[in-house]
Amino acid sequence: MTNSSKIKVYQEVLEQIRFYIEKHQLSEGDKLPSERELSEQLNAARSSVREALRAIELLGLIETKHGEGTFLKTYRPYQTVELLATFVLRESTTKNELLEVMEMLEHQCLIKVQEVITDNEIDILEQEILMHEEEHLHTYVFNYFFEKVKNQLLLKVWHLINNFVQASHELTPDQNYYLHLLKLIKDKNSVEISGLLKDFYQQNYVNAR
Amino acid sequence: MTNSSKIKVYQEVLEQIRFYIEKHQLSEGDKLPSERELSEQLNAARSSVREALRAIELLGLIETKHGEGTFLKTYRPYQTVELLATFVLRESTTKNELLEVMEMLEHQCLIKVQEVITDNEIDILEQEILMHEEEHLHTYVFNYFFEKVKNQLLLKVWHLINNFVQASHELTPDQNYYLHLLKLIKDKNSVEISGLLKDFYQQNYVNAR
DNA sequence: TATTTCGGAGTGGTCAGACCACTCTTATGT
DNA sequence: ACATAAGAGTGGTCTGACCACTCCGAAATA
Repeated sequence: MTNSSKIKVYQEVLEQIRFYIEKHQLSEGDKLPSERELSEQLNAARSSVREALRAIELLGLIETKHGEGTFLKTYRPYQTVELLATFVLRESTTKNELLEVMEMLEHQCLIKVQEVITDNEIDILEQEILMHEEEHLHTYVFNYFFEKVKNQLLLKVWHLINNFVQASHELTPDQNYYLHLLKLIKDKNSVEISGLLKDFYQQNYVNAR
Repeated sequence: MTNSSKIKVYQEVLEQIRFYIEKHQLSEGDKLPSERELSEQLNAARSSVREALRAIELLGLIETKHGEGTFLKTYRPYQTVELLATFVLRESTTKNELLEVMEMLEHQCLIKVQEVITDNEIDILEQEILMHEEEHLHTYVFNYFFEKVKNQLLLKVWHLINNFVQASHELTPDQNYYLHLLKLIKDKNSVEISGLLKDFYQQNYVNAR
């Protein structure tokens, strides 16, 4: 009855493409069927297939090569980010939700990373931080941490959220923050790590009402 | 010269739509020009305009009402997250990673929920659990918790992971586990909550190596 | 006069088919 | 053996058609 009950063809196509990828265990660089082939197999007009493909192309999930075909791509959100940034309005609740989840992910990451990271690695990272420009420092440091934790899924979820956060409102990075964090990790001081993180995020939450 | 130098029509349309929104200071709920109108004004085929619109619709930036028009929408990243996640998860899906992230999400959820849930609500939920069949109990209970926390994004992420977990290897539900959990929440005993959760997941992790 | 009904105008949803531009393979000719 | 040209396959774009839905106002009705 309601509008939500009707699924558009291009959405169905999207679903089927996902199915196809799953079924054939495709991964980065693999080729998808041609637009005409998909059109025929899914019993949809080519224009509908294209609507679906263009949509996930914009998301950065596939790559299209004129005269060759459509290929799966490693997810790189950069193209989306700029677009989103223009549209993303200062919705305080959304921002806070993003930050809240982000804080949570990073908190867990820090707790886990302190158990596996070596003093030597911390020293090296410290040097990197001092050399690095402030730009993208947050992404750089936590990317390192998340990789150390060796949970790809966790890393990817964080990447996803982080990109949205960076797009909507830059976290203010500060070398000292990360250096302080490193020291606490070295001391395996979980309690203060939690405190420091909490303080940092407290500054960034948007005060609603 | 390279492939990147060529901008597709639908991308140009996208740019122009952004322009239009900026120029006319549109915000949530405002109406965009019709597809035919855009097509004419931008000198592009309607199908190209549609490719652009479908793409940003998938991103969740606009909403389309059959017979009425296309409207700007408050941006909520959730729909994208779901789609992206399917593609992202394609690569890393070991059970333990899933469970680890799941445990983490639920842990944070429980910590937060104990601060906002009332004794009365706990009692009601307890009744529900006793009546409920064991099937889907896990999903039911935590869905309730996550909604109480009032973070839609968190809920969505958990839903996603949960679906994968349920699909790949059923968590063994046990009424007593949830009743125990409820008691600890009522007592606001964070430490034991963490312990209980940890024990529960410990049983489910697959022993590697 | 007040109310209901109906149909047209505008809009999104979908399709079919055409043609162009590009890439790669292969057959052809030197 | 090599260079070249032709063809097949693919994405990029356009045109035009028809359907389904929403809305609103004019006409028919009470």
